[in-house]
Amino acid sequence: MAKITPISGFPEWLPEQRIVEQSVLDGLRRRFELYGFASVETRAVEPLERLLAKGETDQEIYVLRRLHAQDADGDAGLGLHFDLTVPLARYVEQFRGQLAHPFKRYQIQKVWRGERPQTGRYREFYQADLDVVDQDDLSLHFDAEMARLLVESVGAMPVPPLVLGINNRKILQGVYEALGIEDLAGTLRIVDKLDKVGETGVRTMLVEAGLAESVADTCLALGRIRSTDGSFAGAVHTLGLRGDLLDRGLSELTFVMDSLADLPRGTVVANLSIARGLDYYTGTVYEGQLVGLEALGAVCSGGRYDDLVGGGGKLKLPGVGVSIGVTRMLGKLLGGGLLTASRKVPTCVLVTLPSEETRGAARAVADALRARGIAAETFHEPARFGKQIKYAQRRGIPFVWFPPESGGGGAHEVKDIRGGEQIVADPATWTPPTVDLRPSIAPRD
RNA sequence: GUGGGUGUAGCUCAGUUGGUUAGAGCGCCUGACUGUGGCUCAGGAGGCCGGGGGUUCAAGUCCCCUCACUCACCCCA
Repeated sequence: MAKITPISGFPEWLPEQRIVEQSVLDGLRRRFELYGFASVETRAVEPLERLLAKGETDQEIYVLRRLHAQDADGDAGLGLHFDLTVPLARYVEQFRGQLAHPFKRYQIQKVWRGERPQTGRYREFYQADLDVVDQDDLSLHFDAEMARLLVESVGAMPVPPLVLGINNRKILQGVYEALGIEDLAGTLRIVDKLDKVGETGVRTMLVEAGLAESVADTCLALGRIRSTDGSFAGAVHTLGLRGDLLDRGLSELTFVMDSLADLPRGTVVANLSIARGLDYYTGTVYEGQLVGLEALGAVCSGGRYDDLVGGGGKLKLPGVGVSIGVTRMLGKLLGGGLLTASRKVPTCVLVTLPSEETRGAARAVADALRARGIAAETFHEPARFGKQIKYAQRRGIPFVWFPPESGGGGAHEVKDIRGGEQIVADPATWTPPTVDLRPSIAPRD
């Protein structure tokens, strides 16, 4: 075997880090289900042609190949999915007759992208997706509910506060059309870089792309607009532009912002600079960042797509969805040791093994605890208590249980090894404090 | 794919103008300590110095190539 090295972009965590990740994934799952979303898992692969159909993703797709494949031409052409939206589109079409609409599903799975990794960007990572798909028309209420769920879900995670920016593609397209811009996608792409290259940079790029300076300035003025309520609409009107598409976009975004007015002020902001690169979005778009971790980029995003599913035919299956970049959010915090679990194992109680003769009694204690949902393990060999306590201490196990002296009729005792307090206890009734039942997650220090 | 940086123990790093058998701290394992851990002390395991080639009496050290990791661009969670 060659020397073992990590593979860039394929993160692996230690048990205590995995505990954090798992608790976050569990938390998301719980919250999604509280809102009535059903779970779906799709296969890891999709036909290449389907993966290539939307967006300009090309070399970022990992292709599946058999080691001894003889006929390169005749193979199925499968690739690993790079997001969960494309698989969803396929899934909804495939099982259309068996799904009840509007179809609300969540999906927490790994996805793969073949691009060069760097901080916050991985080649294998978790996405937690939330989508609603309906037939013919999809209520705008869902656009607001998505944002609400995003804010609540991320808010419940052990990460810095989320600021969710919301925009509407129709506003951008409406303005661009009114300005006579022809290359909508190209312009969106440039404007999307506002955060990165700044206003002067974007202005230069727009002019280089063939826009008149006054037009570029208007695009910038539009991108500068943001508000924590519905007042953005007035600001757009001062640009002096009109159009059906623009009006529809403004009323949609106004509706969404009004629906979210009860959320803490500042968590949701209408931000007209948000464009989103993916070209299948047709209305609301979302993009969330963590306060203090803006350099990571978007940690959650999404939007409405009216034509992604069922494209081409008469069937219309509009959807709106968001995706939470779990690995991106956690990666920095876990890697930097900023987020840790209170212990490295699930065990709450270590039952000591004083001698070989007491093994049965020790196991009975552990069984009694497990029967009541308390994670317990017995030490594997008779050893002096110092060694057994050390075993627990190394792993962060909070309690050590001492069965009665072998042969004697003594009492059971349990010790909290953090404080050293030791009390007489009954295996059938003793219960740890709720906080100690499972590992807890906390920012360090 | 394009450009920069870095490669020595599990981790963080020393290692002189090239010069014997490559070190430290932390971590890990064992013992002192056969019914009570954290402290202390003693000991142990763990390295083809990323890989290959070259210069030299002599390379961890200098040169070339390569690979990996990493940062930025592109793109995105």
